[in-house]
Amino acid sequence: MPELAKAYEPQPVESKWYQHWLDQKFFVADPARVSATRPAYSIVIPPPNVTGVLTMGHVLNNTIQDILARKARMDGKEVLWLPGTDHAGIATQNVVEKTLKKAGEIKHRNDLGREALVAKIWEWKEKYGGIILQQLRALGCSCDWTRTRFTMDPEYSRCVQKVFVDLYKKGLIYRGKRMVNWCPVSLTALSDEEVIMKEQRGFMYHFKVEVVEQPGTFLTIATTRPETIPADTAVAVNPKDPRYTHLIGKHVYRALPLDVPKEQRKIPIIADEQVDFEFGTGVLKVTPAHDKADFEIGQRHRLAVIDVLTPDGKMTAEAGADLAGLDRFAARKRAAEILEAAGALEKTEPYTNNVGFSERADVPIEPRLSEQWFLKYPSVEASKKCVATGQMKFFPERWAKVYDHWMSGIQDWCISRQLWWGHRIPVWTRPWSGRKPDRTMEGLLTEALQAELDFKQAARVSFSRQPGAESWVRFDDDFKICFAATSSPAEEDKLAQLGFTQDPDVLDTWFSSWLWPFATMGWTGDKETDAKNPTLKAFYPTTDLVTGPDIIFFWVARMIMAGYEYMGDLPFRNVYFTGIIRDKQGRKMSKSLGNSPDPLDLIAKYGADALRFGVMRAAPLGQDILFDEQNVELGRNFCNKLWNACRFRQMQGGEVQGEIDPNKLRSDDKWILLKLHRAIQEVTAAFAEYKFSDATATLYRFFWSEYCDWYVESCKAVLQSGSSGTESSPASTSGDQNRPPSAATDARKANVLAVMDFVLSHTLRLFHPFLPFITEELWHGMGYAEDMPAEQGGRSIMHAPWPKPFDADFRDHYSLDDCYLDYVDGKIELVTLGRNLRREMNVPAGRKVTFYCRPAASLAPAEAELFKLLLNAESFVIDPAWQPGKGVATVRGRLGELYLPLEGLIDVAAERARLNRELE
RNA sequence: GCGCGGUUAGCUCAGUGGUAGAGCACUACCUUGACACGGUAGGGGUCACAGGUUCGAACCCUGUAUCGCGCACCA
Repeated sequence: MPELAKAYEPQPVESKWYQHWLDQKFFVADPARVSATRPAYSIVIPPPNVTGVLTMGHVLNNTIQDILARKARMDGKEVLWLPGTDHAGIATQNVVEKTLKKAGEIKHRNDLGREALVAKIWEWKEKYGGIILQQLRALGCSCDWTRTRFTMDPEYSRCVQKVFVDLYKKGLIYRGKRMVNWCPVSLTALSDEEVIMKEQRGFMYHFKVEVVEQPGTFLTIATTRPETIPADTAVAVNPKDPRYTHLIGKHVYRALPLDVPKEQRKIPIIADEQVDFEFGTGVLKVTPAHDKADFEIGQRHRLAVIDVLTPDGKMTAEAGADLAGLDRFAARKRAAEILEAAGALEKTEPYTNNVGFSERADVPIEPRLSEQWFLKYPSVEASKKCVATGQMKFFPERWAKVYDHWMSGIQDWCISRQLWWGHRIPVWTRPWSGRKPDRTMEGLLTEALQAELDFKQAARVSFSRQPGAESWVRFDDDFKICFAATSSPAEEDKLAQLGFTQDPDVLDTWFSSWLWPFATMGWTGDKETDAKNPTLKAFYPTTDLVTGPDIIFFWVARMIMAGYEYMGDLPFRNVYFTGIIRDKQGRKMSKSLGNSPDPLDLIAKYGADALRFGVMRAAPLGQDILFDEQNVELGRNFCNKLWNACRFRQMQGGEVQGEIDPNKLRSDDKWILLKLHRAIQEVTAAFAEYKFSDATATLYRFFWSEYCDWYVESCKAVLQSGSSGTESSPASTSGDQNRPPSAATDARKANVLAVMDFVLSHTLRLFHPFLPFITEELWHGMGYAEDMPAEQGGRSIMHAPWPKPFDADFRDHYSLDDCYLDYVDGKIELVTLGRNLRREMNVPAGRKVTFYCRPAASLAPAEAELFKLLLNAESFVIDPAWQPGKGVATVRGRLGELYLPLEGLIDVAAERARLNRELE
C-alpha cells in the first residue's frame, strides 16, 4: 500500500477513477440484471441545451442526480441514468445565426436559405453540442453514456412525428387563426409560457374623441399604446356605467390616422361587461388586431380587424402616412405628438404596467392574429390526479399546489414556430377542389391520391383506423385545402409527388422534450413492440426527476401528460425541485451579468468533490442558494481532512480491517460506534426525504467533530503509549493501573485500529455519493476494497453496500449501550473544562502542569492517561480524597471536580490583580 | 388582485412545543509526529413586529411590516 501524500491532490485522482469507471462499464445499465432482488432505479437527465456550457445550476442539478444514482447502486439497484441534450429550437438557431453574422458569413438567415442554415446548425451541433456532456464527466456524473440521446436523433424525431399524427387523429391538434404571442425579433409565435411579464415604466395617454351623433360631446380614452389607435374598430364602455349608457350605439371618430377622411374613421360605441369602469376613464379603445382581450371583445361584437403592425413590429401603411414605417416604440411617441398637435391629447401621465416579454429575445411581445397549430392537452385529468392524490410526490411539496393551479386553468398550447431548426411539422397540404369529399374512404382516396397510390397503400394513408396507421387526412372548413399528416418517410415522398407541400413551420422545442422519459428508451408507439422493449419494461416509469421549478409548466407538467397518454402511466414517481443558484448579492446567476463562476475553473482549483460537497452543503431543499466560492473552499478543506484522517490510520500500520474484540473496547470506541450508528440513521433518513444538505451536515459533524476531534485524539492515548514501550513513568498516572505488558498493549492497539478501519470504511461509503472520487481513491488506498468479493464490480466503492444502522445483535455483541454516549460526553466536558481552566489562568499552552481530579463514582481510574494527553499535562492524578489547598483553580464537571494548583505556574499577584479588575 | 416562500449571530443558513445551532468572518493562543486546507479556547442573537393558544413558543394560531417569486385580459 503506497503511503498517502500529505495533502490531497484531486486532479490526477479524478481523471484516473473516472476513466476506470468508464472502462469497467460501471455506469452501463442492463435491464437483464433487473430482478426481484435487484430492483431498477432510473432517472432521465433534464437534457441541457446543445448550445449550453456547464453552469452552477447544472452543477447543482446533476450533482443531486449523481448522488441519487450512486446511492441507488450502493443499495444494490440496477441503475439507469440516461443522459442527452435538447435541440432547443429558438435558442440554438439564435446562437448559430449570431455566430454566422459575427463571422460576416451572412447578414440574414435568408442569405443561406432554410436547408443551408439547418445544415450549418447541424455542423455546429456536431462540433459543440457535446461539450456540456463532456463537462458533466468532469463533475463525476455516472450517466450511462452508451445511451446518450438527442431530441433530433432520427429515432427520436420519429417519436415526435408519431405523437403529432396521433394527436392530430384524435382531433387534439388543430390549426387555427388565433391571437398568439408574437416575437417581433425572432419572428415566431410563442407559447404563453415563453412570455415573461415585466414591469415597465411608460405613460398613460388620455385623449379625446368626438361623438359623431352629438358634435361637441367628447369621450376621453386612456391608453398606453396610442400607436394602435389606427387599428381601433370600436370604443367600449361598461353597460352598467351610468356615465355612458346614453351613448351606447352611437359612434365616435377615431382619432388617427389623420390622413384618412373623418367619415371613414367612424367607429361604434359598444357596451361590454369586460370594461372596468373604475379603470382610466371607463372608456376602452378596442383594438382587436393587437390585444388579446380586445380581440375577444371584437369577436363578441363582430368587429373588423385592422392590422397596423408588420411581423417585425413596424407600422404598416394602414397606420397612416405619419406613422407608416416607424418602429412600434417610435410610433408611440409620434402618435402622442400628433394627438397633441391636433389638440386631442388631454394629458400624459407616468404609468407603470406589466408588459409581456419574449423569454429568448427579451423584447415586448406583440399579440398577433395568425394561423398556428394548437394542441388541446391530453390526459389532463389523470395528470392532475396523480399529483393531487400523492401517487406522484413533489419535493418540496408546495409545488404540487402550483402545478394543480396551472393544470386547472390550462389553455391550448401553441405548438408551431416560425423557425427552421427543429422538428418540421409533419403535415402536408395541397389545394382541394372545394368539393366535399364522399363519405366513403374510396371516394376520398381516389381524388386525394389521383391513382398514384394503389388502394392498399392509400388506405393506410388516410382514414384507415387499424392500428399502425401512420397518416391522417383532413380538410379545412370549405374544402379548399387538404391536410395529410404522416410520420412515414415513404409516404412523405409520395405526398410530395402528389403535389403536397410540407408545412414550413417547426414544432415548439418542448413538443419533443415532453416525450423525453420514454422516447429516450426506444419507444415506438407500437404497443406490441413497446411491450417487448426491455429498457422500457425495466426502467419506465423512472424513479426520480430532478429539475428546476422554473420549468414545471414547460416540461414537468407536459411530461406527465405525455406519460399518461402514451405509456398509460406516470413518467416518474418523485420530482425533486432544486432551488435557483444566486450570487452573494442574491442576483440570479447569468451569463450577461457575468456573476456566474465557471464550474470548470472551480473544479480545476478545488476538485470536483469539493465543488459537489460545497454546493450540496449550501443547498437546502426548496430554498434558493446564495453561492459563494467559500462553499467550495470548505469542500476542499473537508476532503483534505478526510484524506489526512485516513493517512493517520495508515501511518499506524498494522493489519487492515482486523477483528474487533468486544472485550477490549474502550468507552471511546463504543462512543464512536454509537455515533456512527446515529449518523447512518440520520443520513439514511435525510436521503428518504431528499434532504441532501442535512445529510452533508450530519456527515460533516460526525466525521470532523466526533471522529477526528474526539475519537482520533482519544486513540492517541492508546496508540502512542509505549509499544516501543521502554521508558515511561507510571508514577504520574494515578491509581491501580500498572503499565500492561507489551503483548497486551499491542492487542489494545490492534483493537483500536480495527475500530478505526470499521468506522472509516463505513464513513467512506456514506460519503461516496457526495464525494465519489476521493472516496474511491481512499477505498483502494486504505485497502478496504480488498475485502470485497471480487465479482462485485471490480471492488469499486461504487458497489460497496450502503451502510445500515446496526441491528440489536450487533449492538449486544459489542455492548453498545447508550450510557457510553453520556459517559464520553462527560469526559469531553471535563477535557474542555480543563483546557478552559488553563486558558483562563493564562497558563502558557506549552507549559506542563499537573491536574488533580476528585472523580464522580463512574469515572474509571484508567482514564487518567487520556486526560493527561488531551490536557497536555505532565500528570493527571485521579484521587477521590484530594483536598484543594490555597491557590488552586477549581472547576466542576459531571464526572468530577478538576483542580489545577497554580503555585509556580503563574504570577499570583498579577493574576489576583487581573481578577480584581474583572470583578469591577 | 390571488397564491407561494423568506425574515434566527457581522455574512450564508440549519433548527416544527422543553436550557438558542453550524460554516464562514472575528479575538487570543498554538507551527505538538494525520491535517495551518490544521488545533484549542473565546466573543457575538429581545429568533421582523403585535396579539393569542400552552405549564412552556424561534417553532402552533391570527394579524401587521418587509423582501423575493409565481399566477392574473385591467386598457
